[in-house]
Amino acid sequence: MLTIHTIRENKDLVIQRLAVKNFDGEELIDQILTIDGDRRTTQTELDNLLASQNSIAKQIGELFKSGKQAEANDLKNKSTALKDESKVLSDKLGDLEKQMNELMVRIPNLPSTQVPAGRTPDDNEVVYQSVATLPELSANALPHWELTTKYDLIDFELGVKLTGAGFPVYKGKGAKLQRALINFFLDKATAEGYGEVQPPILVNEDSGFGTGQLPDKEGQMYHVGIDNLYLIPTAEVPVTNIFRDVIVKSEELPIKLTAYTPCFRREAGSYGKDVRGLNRLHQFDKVEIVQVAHPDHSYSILESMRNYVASLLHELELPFRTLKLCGGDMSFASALTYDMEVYSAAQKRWLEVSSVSNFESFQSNRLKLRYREGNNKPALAHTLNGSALALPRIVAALLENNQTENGINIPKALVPYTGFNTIEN
RNA sequence: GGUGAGGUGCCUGAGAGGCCGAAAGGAGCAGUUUGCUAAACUGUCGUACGUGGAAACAUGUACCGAGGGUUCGAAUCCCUCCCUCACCGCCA
Repeated sequence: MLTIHTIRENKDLVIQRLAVKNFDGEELIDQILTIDGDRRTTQTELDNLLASQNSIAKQIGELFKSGKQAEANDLKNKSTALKDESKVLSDKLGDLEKQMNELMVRIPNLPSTQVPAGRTPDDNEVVYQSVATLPELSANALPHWELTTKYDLIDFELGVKLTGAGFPVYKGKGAKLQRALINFFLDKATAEGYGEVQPPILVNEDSGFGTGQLPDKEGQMYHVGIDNLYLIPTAEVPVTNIFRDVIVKSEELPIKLTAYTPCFRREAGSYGKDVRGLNRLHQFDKVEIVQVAHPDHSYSILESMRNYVASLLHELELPFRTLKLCGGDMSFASALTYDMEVYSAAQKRWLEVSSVSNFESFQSNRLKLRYREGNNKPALAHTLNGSALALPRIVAALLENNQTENGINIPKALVPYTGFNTIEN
């Protein structure tokens, strides 16, 4: 969330930036500022009351010591009266803080000045495309959900039996391909300087709040009620929460971490051809990269992360494009997002495989993730993350784009990891 | 799951109703000095919010796991919850 300082000191700018996300913040921000003013005067009053109570309590102590019981008792009564008064004020202050917080969390992050205006995915700006002409397959080319059956790579039906739709069972070379991709992505990330971590895939409520899944989006996560834990929708949650309530030294920045985890998404309400095969799953594998950065460097780091993800797609020889998301298509928390989409030649459509974002201090403010420069006061760090990469749609594109009459070819870069260079019957 | 112990600042660790935002030591930072793979000394050394200030800073309040309570006054007493550790049980 935004800080109250940002809102208080740059009200007009905030409203104007929010408009790029098609968010009309004027009324909300006025409400917040009104409550904030009220909150501050209430705190001043309360602090003064408490200060006099403190000083009375101190006097009483001294009076007792010197045996002046009567005077002490007078002061006691006075203090009791003040206590009632301050109780009222502190309840009021608590209410105001709560109200303010409830409004604050409804304000999205401000989009960076680079963000193009727009409402729908059609307004996203294509900033890069790896091939001039899109690959065309022969007329009898198959979509991946048929290829996985033909070559016995994935059993969707079996997954339904074991768990339900959206929980595929990978088999044989299909399973091996998963493992190969995970290792490939992790090796590449570590070579790029990301420290590998293997976090828990269940998290507590505090972590859900830290990265913003809670309180609003709990319907999108699987919840283990008996222990009140959530299955992670992305490694971003546990990895970013490593830094919750942490003050790092500025010389430790940037901090770069990578993690492979399974991810779990309920995707409530999704249906139709978009969810066919591997296009959308309830459980899938992903390697995530996360950086904690100094505010001065977060945008150059975003570019480097974007380039890094692009390099993976080049190595996998997949046609892809990079989009700079328009205001209307960006997530609530992001200040600037690049989406990477691979072209799925059999489906003849672009599939999102990565989303790389700079959250600036929006997440840090929730997390209380700060850095300290020398002996200065702590300041909010910037956080960034990106998929590098999510497996299912990569697999879909690999299978579809590389199909031949004799089988499916594995890109050279992956062969050391798979141990085979074609998938055939 | 059972039993016991315990949660204090960056760390170790004292404090057991007022003199405690909190001893002492360590780490860190700044400086002085001796000098050479370091030592000694001095100072500094939590966070948040508020008020004043352009700022440096000053000042008020809150925070000793969390939330309640008792009291004029709570790190300290009481209640609830959470967590950690140890041992036993179970177990990949």
